[in-house]
Amino acid sequence: MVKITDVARHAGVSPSTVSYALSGKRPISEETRQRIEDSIRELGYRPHAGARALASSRSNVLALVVPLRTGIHVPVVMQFAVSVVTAARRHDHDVLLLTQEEGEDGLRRVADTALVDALIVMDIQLHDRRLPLLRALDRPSVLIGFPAEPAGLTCIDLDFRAAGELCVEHLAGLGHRVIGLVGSPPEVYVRETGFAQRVVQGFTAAADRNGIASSVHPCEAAPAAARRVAEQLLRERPALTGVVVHNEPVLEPLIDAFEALGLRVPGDLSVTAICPDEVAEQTRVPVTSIAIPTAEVGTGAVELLMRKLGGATAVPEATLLSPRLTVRASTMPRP
Amino acid sequence: MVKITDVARHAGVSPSTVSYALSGKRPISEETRQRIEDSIRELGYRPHAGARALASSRSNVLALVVPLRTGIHVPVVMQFAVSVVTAARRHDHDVLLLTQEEGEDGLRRVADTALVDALIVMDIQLHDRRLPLLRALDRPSVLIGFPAEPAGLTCIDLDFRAAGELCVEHLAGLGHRVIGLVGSPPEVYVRETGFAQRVVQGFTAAADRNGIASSVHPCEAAPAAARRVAEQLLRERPALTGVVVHNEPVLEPLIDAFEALGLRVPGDLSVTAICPDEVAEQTRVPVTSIAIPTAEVGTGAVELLMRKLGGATAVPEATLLSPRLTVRASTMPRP
DNA sequence: GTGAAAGCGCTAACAA
DNA sequence: TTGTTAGCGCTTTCAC
Repeated sequence: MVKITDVARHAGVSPSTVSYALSGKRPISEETRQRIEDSIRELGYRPHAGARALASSRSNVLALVVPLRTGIHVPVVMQFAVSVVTAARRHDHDVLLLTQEEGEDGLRRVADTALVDALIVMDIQLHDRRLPLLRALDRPSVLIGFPAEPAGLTCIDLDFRAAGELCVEHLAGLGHRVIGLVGSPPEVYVRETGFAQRVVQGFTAAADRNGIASSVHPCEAAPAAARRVAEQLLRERPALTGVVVHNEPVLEPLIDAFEALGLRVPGDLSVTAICPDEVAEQTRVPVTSIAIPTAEVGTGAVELLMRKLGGATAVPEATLLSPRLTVRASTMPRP
Repeated sequence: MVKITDVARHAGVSPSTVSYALSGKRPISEETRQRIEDSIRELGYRPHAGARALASSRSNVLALVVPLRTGIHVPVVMQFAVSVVTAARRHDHDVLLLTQEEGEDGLRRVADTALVDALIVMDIQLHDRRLPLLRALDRPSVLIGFPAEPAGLTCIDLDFRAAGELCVEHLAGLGHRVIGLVGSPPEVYVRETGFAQRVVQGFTAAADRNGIASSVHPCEAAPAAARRVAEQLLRERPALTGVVVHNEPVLEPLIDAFEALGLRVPGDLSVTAICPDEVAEQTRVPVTSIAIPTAEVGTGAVELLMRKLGGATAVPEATLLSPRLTVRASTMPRP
């Protein structure tokens, strides 16, 4: 194994000079820097990660905790993970993957053993059990999602409340007066997952504000459930002309169900969704939608973490990304 | 920070004794072991990962390279990742997440810096560019998937050839004489991804062996493509009574398309699939299917790696997991 | 069954 | 602008 002393000897400098040339933590003359770079290339030198971590007390590794539970759309989780890894690499960091299953012990373990410098935690519940630990840990963390009480934490997410509002405003602008929200599976609300509730709040508030009749319907992630919800909605609200869907797997089945019940989309019924663009684009009728900006959220989480690791003082506690609605074929003015 | 010398002092032993008590690499009297454990608990000691890695030249971290490309079913990737992490934890290892995008440099980097002890690489193509590197690396690796030339490598995967055969045998046993395979998107074959081709081989071989008329149809992962393929199949093979689907996102749209064309499933047309159980179970008509055993593959990959890290000599080069077909409502004897 | 001590390869004072 | 050197916290010989 080639080590830093080998490079130093080969380049005719001291090990510390090589180290500083690598880290840029002190000025090096152009000439020696060049010689060092040549030696590194020639010898194929790679600094030993463990030795580095030990000497600098920085592992350059971030932990990413991913959720596994039901009612969570897996591709979205994967998109977050990929954007976190990509962003971390731009800052010369790697990403250690932890499953939610490991729980608090896992967080404590990777933090206390100095395996990671910082943590990103996804799928935050309103009263998440891990919050006290994350506050107490000696390593910085960023939460993707918002708990009920975010004080003292750093959180980032799509502004789901604004997303719910924006969907309603869009339908209201088209003249719709009776609308429904088809939401996440019931267990997601029971767990008090923040984002699902916030969509409901925004949806209801905007509907009330606009004098629109509205109702909310949790829905299991199965076609049969979609059909039941569609039937129920039409039974309870015969004058329904607008629907907001916040439940990826059910979007297409729901449209199918409405059409099977004799409603054309968007002729009789306008549909908007909060879902990834790929889902909204690949339905029979492309759906007007608000995407979860996974790339921005993942990248943002890493940037926040880097600022905290850099000793930044003024890192915002809450970062809410504004929703952007993409109009597609599934919405039109009320008939 | 509590270190091993603190524990040693507190327990009245030497640091090496604490180390050996932790690793079990030499016998410790029951009495001192107890005292050491008590001290560890009392002081809240956690060994420093970097120091450990430096002294032992073992980081206890595995790299997992996940694919990002189109035509790959994301939830399956996530299942692999989770099962790898879970299995690794059982062996006291953690998992570093690498994206395919990092390519060969990424593999070299984590290996050469001793960040990881070993690697698991998913989505292996027949002529994968990374193979020479993986053979040359000084760290062991396991491939999930099979290249054209697996000699000198350790590979594990579902036996996709046998899976293709098993689907055909099932249909043949039900009396079907004209069948079609709806396969992965064309780019998957163009890339020469092994598993897709192997399904085709098994499908065709078994059909020929049974004197069954068969044809193969790649299909984009979109409902519109499913409709086109369904129409094409019926046009070319009016006597068609059996279909094998190897393309998760298209399964439900395909059944819809056949029914829209006047064929009842399974009354007029029997359908089998190679896909996750969740996909097969949640279609309108639950589909007879062969699941990709993600948990077994992920766990198996980790076990193989652990054996290699343990210096095992006789690790099999090829591990092919036998397919298991679950009969559901979508297949029945030929009308 | 246990201890002493020499590193593992790197970083970052401190010194020049 | 560069060099010297003392650790970082642990594992593992070697010795008893």
